Amino acid sequence: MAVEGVARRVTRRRVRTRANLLDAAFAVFAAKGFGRVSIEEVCEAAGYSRGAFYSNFASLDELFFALYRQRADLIAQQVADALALDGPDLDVPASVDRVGRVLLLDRDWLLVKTDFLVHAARDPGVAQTLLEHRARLRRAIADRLARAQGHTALPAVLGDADAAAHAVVAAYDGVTTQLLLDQDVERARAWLKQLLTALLTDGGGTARQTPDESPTESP
Amino acid sequence: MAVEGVARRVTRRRVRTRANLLDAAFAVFAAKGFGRVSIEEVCEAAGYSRGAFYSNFASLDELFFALYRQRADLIAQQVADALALDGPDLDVPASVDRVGRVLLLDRDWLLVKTDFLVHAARDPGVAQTLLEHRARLRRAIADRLARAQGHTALPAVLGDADAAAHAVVAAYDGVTTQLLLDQDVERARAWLKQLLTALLTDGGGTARQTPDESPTESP
DNA sequence: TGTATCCGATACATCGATGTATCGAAAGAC
DNA sequence: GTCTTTCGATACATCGATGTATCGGATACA
Repeated sequence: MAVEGVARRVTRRRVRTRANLLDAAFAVFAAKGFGRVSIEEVCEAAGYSRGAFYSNFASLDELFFALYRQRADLIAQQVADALALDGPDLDVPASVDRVGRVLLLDRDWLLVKTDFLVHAARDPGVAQTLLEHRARLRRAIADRLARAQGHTALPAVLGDADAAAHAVVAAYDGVTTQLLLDQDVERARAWLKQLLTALLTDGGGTARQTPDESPTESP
Repeated sequence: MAVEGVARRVTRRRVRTRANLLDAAFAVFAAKGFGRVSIEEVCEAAGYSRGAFYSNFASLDELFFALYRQRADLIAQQVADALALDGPDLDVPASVDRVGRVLLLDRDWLLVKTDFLVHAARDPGVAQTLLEHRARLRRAIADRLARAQGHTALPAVLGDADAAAHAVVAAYDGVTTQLLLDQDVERARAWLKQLLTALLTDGGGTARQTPDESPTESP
């Protein structure tokens, strides 16, 4: 068992093993869903035996949690980077494009993330962690919006920058749901873009074109 | 095993048993999540033995699918009713209120629905079914919006009524995600209302007030 | 009410997953 | 290089879940 609170000299081998297990777990979770994965399967995918697993984690849940933190932090960083890219005055379409590219990059991540949501929805402690993550993301967005408040003409339809950030996240979540089902990343990006510009620009252009309607099923 | 394609005289007892199993399954799935539920648990909750289960379903998956159809149809009907309520000219705030009350009524349903989403995301066949359900819902909304197109001043920021319906569903999904985490139904309804009016009215009122920000955690 | 049919409880066989204890081998400290 | 510590493979014991086969009682129908 992975003993907590004991001073252990963390060897390189250990770090590597842990990382390998996490990577393998990501692939396996994405493919089959958390609920249908056994410890054994993760180990096999990583090329280890269960001994290695129990030496690094106490349970599948613990591994899942660690995996989520790792990847979520990564994404959060990428989003922050994408937002930091343009200058003090916000270029909405450009920012939306960049962020959209980061957030809707990898279907596997969306799958795992949704699994984790389902998990968190039934465990207040886990939910708390996820809520904090989301709050950080929202804050980054809100700050960005607020920073541009004076320069570029913006919201108005919603309340303040905070409310706008909420709306942005909601739009993202909504588009994610659809993407999980129809597998059409390009269309999802287009939708997200349209939604966000609709929300963030004050009735700007009128007849924006609609993304293709036909359900381009699972490539 | 539940034999397919064989003529069976469907007795009343059978119908009752099946219904009881479905109801119990709903409760158990909501409480623990599909991935963590065994056939035995469902039977126990329903007050039957596994014999009854296998006489009615071939697997947990099959039961889950049946359960989803049952409930989703129910909700879809309620939404249709809610939309049909006002006259030919659409009263956006009122409709939004009514629909919001139907859609964000029951946290348990949201939990099960999300479980099902996760399930569908990995099975093209199931995904198809879910996509059709969603398409029906969207069509009902789009029709409603189109029907009011002439009377009331409406969209413009998005494309046509179809695009608007897409946006409405996305908003719903987004709000659902947040609600799954913070458990605050009232706030979710307020958010949904704000998002929908922002999307459906053309820059109508400016300073709409923001729903309270403090995370009123799990009541 | 009699009887053929259906339903669901019980018992059983099996399988896969879990967690632990043990031990040889690899890695780090010196 | 040796020596100590840590890591991870293996073997084992156990448990819970699954699916099937069988049987007695309930139900429908005459």
